[in-house]
Amino acid sequence: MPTRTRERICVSWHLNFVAEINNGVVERSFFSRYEVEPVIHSDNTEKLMRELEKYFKGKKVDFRHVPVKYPTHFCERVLEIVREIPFGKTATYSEVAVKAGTSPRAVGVALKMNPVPVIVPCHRVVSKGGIGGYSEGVEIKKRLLELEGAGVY
DNA sequence: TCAATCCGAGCGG
DNA sequence: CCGCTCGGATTGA
Repeated sequence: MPTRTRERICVSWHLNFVAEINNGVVERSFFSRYEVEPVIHSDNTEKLMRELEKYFKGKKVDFRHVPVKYPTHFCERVLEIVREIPFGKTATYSEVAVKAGTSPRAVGVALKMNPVPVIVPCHRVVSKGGIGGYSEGVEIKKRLLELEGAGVY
């Protein structure tokens, strides 16, 4: 494998899900109306793409083994907790806050900075009185929860 | 220092 | 039951 690899994955769903991988670390993911051609150089990336295809078909998939980039140390603390929320389950911002030893508001800040939605399942964090926000748009959040069979009030 | 955040509790209608 | 306010932790400018 070259010392520096830039890879890319694209999985079609309601929108296309695109993930960018640098040196084996998923650094960014997002939803896009446009389809892009995957660029795959490693077995791990190939495997991740197959897992994402499974996921978007509604199958239970665990992404905890996937190396991802965290923006700050605080975000890492929060997002590591979020990664432990199982497929199909949800947690509230305040529950995550207690585990991270911080406030619900700060959890929202950390989640907004999550560079890798879906792989770090920040859509599973909902507000106490409703669904809460989502950087990719609340509609996407609803669809993801629906896909996982999570009951959203 | 300060505004901006994917919140939540408390209070007054 | 609604809307408003405020405490609160964190980030980036």
